[in-house]
Formats: sequence, C-alpha cells, structure tokens
Amino acid sequence: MARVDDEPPPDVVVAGRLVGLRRMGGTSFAQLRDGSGEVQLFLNQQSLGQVAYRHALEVLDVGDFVSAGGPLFRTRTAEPSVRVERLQVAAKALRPLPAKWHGLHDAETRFRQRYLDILANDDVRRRFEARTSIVSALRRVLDDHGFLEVETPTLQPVYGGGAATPFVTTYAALNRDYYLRIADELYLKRLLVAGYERVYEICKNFRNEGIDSSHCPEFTMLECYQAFADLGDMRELAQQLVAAAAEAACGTRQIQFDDRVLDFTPPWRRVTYRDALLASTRVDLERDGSTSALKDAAKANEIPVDPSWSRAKLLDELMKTLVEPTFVQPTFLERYPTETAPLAKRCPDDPRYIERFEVFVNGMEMANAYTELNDPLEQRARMEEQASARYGADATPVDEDFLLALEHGMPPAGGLGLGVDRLVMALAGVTNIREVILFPQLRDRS
RNA sequence: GGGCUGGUAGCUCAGUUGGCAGAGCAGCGGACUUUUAAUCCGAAGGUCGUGGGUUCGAGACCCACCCGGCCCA
Repeated sequence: MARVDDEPPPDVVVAGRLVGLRRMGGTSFAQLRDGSGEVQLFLNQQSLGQVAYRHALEVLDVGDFVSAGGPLFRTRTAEPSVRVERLQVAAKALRPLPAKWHGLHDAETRFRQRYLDILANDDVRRRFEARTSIVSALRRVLDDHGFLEVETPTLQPVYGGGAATPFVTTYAALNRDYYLRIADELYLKRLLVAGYERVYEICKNFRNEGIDSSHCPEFTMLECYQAFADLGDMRELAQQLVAAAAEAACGTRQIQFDDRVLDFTPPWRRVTYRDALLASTRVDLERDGSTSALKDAAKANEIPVDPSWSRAKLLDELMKTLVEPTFVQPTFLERYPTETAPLAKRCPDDPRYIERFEVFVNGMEMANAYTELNDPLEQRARMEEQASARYGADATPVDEDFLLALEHGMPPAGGLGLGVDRLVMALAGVTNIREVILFPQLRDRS
C-alpha cells in the first residue's frame, strides 16, 4: 500500500464524498471522506490543466461523490494530500448537506431523514454501529453455547406468546386474516417439541399499541429456549448476554448513563415480586392480595382504576407505576403471581407463583424469562383462562395448533426474551427508543 | 388522552412594550496559486407550521388545527 512519504511519490486513486471545498484562486483544497477516513485533495491549475481546473471548480459541490487520481504528497503544512491530475464526479448532490459545524439538531428532521442525521452526527453514526456490535455479541454468546438460530413466521394465523394488540393483515393466497407476530415464543417451543434442544431467533415483533419514549410498535426481540434448563439457567444466560453486549459496545460492563453508572457485572440484584410490591404499596400478597385490596392500593397512590380491570391488570398497573421505576441498576424481579403469565411453569413449592423473572434497567423492562410450562393439559387450562372474558381487552386467543404440538411432548425448558432496542438504549445512554431505531415511523407531515 | 414546550432562509438560531423580516454558515457573483471552520468584496435568499380572529398595523396577542420534543396518564 502506498504511503505518503514514499519516494518517488506514489500515484494513487481515491474516491469518496466531498465534505469540504476551499477555493483560493489558482489552487484549491477539497476534503474527501469515505468510510475509512478523510484525505485532502490538492487541486491546482498546473497539475490539472487550466480548463479542467476551471471546470472542476465550476461543477464541484460539497456532497458530491468524486474520484481523484495523482501523486500522494505533503503540503507545506504537512497535510497528506493527493495532487489531483485526474478527477471524476461519480455522483452529483443536488441538495446541500446539513451545515458542517452546526450539524443537524431538529429531532423531526433527524428521524424523517435519518441518512442526514447519520451523515452529520458522529455520535449517531457510532450508536448504530454499536447496535450492530451488540446484536453480533448476542449471537456469538448463543452460538458458542450451541444454540441454533432459526426463522419462524412473521405472519401468524393466531397471535400469541404475549398480551398485546396485533396488527391484522390479509393473506390473499390463503383467503383469511393473519396477524403480524407479537412474539415468536409459541413457534420456538414447537421446535423444542421437534427435538432441537437450543434455539433462538432475533426478529421484529409488532404490537399495535402506543408510541412513546420506550415503546415502538415495531421492535426487535431476542428469544431463546433451552431444553432441560430452568429459570436459574436463564438467569445465568441473561447476565452473560448483557455483559457480553456491554463489552462489545462499550468495552466495559460499567456504563455511564447521564449522571449515574449502570453496572452490568453479574450477579445482578434479585427481588421477589411479593417483597417489591409490599415495599411500595404495603399490599402483602400472602395476607390479602384480593382484587379489592389491589384497587384500594391503586387509589391510595392516585392511579386511576377502571372497574373492569382484572386482578392481573391491577397488579401490572401497580408494578408499572410504583415498583418498576425504582429498579435502576439491573435487577431480577422474580416469583410472579401465576395469573401474570399463562406460559410459565408454577413454582413447585407454591402454585400461586410461577417460575418467572423480568429484568429491569433504568426503570424499564428489558428481559422476561420462564421455566416453560410444558404440561399440555395445564397449558390448555391456563390458555382458556387467559382467553376468557375476565381478561377483557388483554384476552389472548387459544392456539390449538400449539397445544397439539405440546400434546406430543415438549421437554422441560427455560426460555428468555430480551428486548434488543432497550438493551441498546441502556448501553448507548439514550432515553428515547427512536434514538436506537434507524427509521422510526412518524405521522405524515401535512 | 392531559400538562409543559418548540415549528422564522437549505442548516443553526435571534427577533425587545404589537410598528419596514435578521445574523452566522451554506448557496450565487467577484478577488485570491499551500488552505484546512481559509480570507476579503458584492448581490440575493421568507406562505414566520396551517386556518381563522383582535388591531390602523400581528412573526409576536386570542381561538382552532397540523407536525415534533419532554413529562404524566
């Protein structure tokens, strides 16, 4: 490879985007950038020829892609430069780049024209590179553990694996409504039935619900399932995945986030659901966890209560409002009440609880894991309960095809879901999920 | 859905008690043969988010709406 101080001066060809142009009469300087860095072009009447030189200045604009050839040398100020003897415009820019020194700050334009945001703002460009490193690190950990990466349907005839409103679409060839997946859990479990013992998928899920700083209707989830494993194995795996992601993105497990440091070094804190609720609301699920006790607690904390809410919904609201925001450092919330999730196995010592944890960071849910329910009879009962009117708007349909698979025998297993966007948020130190999604959807301007 | 806040030139932003719409950068014209946020001279650039209203006069005040941001539900 040619070096700038080689003798004789090596003849090189460079190409990239013009990001600066200083016209100074008979000599001009241009700044050329590509993915690897920048180099200065030295444009001069003598080396380029009078006609070509004049034409170049006429036609060149900042933003153009150009290729240039000529000897590599240093200018008087020792700046490595190409003395341009041949010049070609490879692509013309018709619109100007965002102001070089003021950048692009308007949030709306940054989201609507992300390419300009990435072009103008180094921190944004690096953040999306970090996102890719994080996803690679997650894959590496799972691949190293012998997990098989698979692809399952995005379009599903029955939605399941979570409680959410789906996007509905029409599958013309099959002449019926289909749903964009809200989760891929039930398909990955079918693969456990099939005999694959470790599977995972990183995919987009779609939930037709609100948009705010931590929710995007189209988001990325990692789900993995491991046969003959339990919640304790998932706890280990979650810590390993996140620690590896942190090191990949930041080179450390201690992440500066605003004025605090998030420490992802295992082991993370563990709190039981009952203890957390008790500490924040003085509701003790062991003494009086009735619907009316939960309603009283909600009212006492100025949470507006819809009379139609189920006990599960009340619990969720209390936890969301009073408990979860208090978990700043990575925390496992464990031993959930049984009605909070129909797909998790009950605790062997107490059927009122399930073997489930969620991980919270910065007050935000980041992961969810169970020892998976693999008893087809209980699964049917729990799904039918979840489908009943008592769950109102949160009711989810019974997936008969999934139950059929379970009836053929699913090995005991642990399963883990990890919200990739939220993991990236925590590691990148941003508080809006749109900052980690390349092309977030916005309302039409007009 | 509620509260707060923003939308002015391509970009970043000013705009005072209501009185001719501003700056820097970019762009355009000119000078300049070693600059690097080049410099200097000149000219130009506007549906002040949209629609109403108040007023002799509205970018500013009032009402409604559109599109964002932050917080809350």
